[in-house]
Amino acid sequence: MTDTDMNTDAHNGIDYSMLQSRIGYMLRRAQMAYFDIFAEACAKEGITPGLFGILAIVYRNPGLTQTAVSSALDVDRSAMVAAIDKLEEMEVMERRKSQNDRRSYALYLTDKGKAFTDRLNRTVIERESDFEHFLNEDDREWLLKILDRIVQAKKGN
Amino acid sequence: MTDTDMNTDAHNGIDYSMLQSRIGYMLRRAQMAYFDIFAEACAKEGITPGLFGILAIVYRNPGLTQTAVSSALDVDRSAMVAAIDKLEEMEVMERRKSQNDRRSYALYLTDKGKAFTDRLNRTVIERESDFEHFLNEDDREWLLKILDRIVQAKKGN
DNA sequence: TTTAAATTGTTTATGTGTCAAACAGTGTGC
DNA sequence: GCACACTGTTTGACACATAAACAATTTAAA
Repeated sequence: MTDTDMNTDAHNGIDYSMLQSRIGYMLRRAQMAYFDIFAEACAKEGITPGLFGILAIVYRNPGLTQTAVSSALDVDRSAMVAAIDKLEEMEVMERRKSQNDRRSYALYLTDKGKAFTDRLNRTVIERESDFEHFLNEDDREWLLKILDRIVQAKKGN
Repeated sequence: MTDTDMNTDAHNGIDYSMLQSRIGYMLRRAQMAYFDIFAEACAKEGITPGLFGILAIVYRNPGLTQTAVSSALDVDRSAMVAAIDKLEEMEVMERRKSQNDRRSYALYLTDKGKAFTDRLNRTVIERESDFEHFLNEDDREWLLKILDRIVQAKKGN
């Protein structure tokens, strides 16, 4: 990189230096980029990224309550209601009355839901993989580890 | 990491394996974590992350039009109107009539705005730095490079 | 030169998502 | 038994992204 184009975007000649060195900002931009292809893969299966998260958690952890899932995904539990309504409407998830606690529901995937989530997961992995030609396996693993460290660091304030 | 807690969050015992291996998802979570401290640093100076972005671009690229800034930050140009109204109200930025094109404005920081952005930038850097004790300088540089690669990769679809 | 098309800043409407508060029903602990 | 906490749920407020439309202005085509 030469002296003249340092800190300057090649395409539009704009100096991003004050933002490009902020991890917070670069995470946002990278997330926006990934979100597009993630959302596109989900849309292909008739679903949204938010619903994918719920399916992915319940797939691996059947029987969780709505609040437990909302907590796992770090979203408000009031947002679960409409989301799970929709998933039930699609007949991929079902609310079963909890045995020990009559306030809550236990969430399970239907057989259709398991197959659906499997296919969805493969689609997402495949679509991400197509996009990730600029990352080798080591890069990818390292990035995931660093990102996890960031997420964990936040929990302890 | 033992076999029993692999793919399982230590705190709540939930299996995140389907999400934890998705870069798109991890970027989202990491971005949420960073956004909190970024927004907090901005709030301390009476501003929002979005406005910080505009200040950072105009600081380094005085004279840009509103559309050019919106394009640089990848937001809709209609969102610029209220944002720059507020920055003018704070007397940190000003719209000057463009010489060659009477449709557009050229954006400049006031002296107050330059000092403000300097202080704001220091606050953000300092606050991020406090949070980044789990990253060494090599990690940080590497992460920024990877994130930039992701952002650039998206441009070429 | 005249005319059609594109661009600028702006407003408006619409959807979407987040957030806080409240509620009835139910569980827990003193 | 009683106060308190938790569940799913609804509601309203607020921000934010998206799209469409508009007048003024510039650019390109004929």
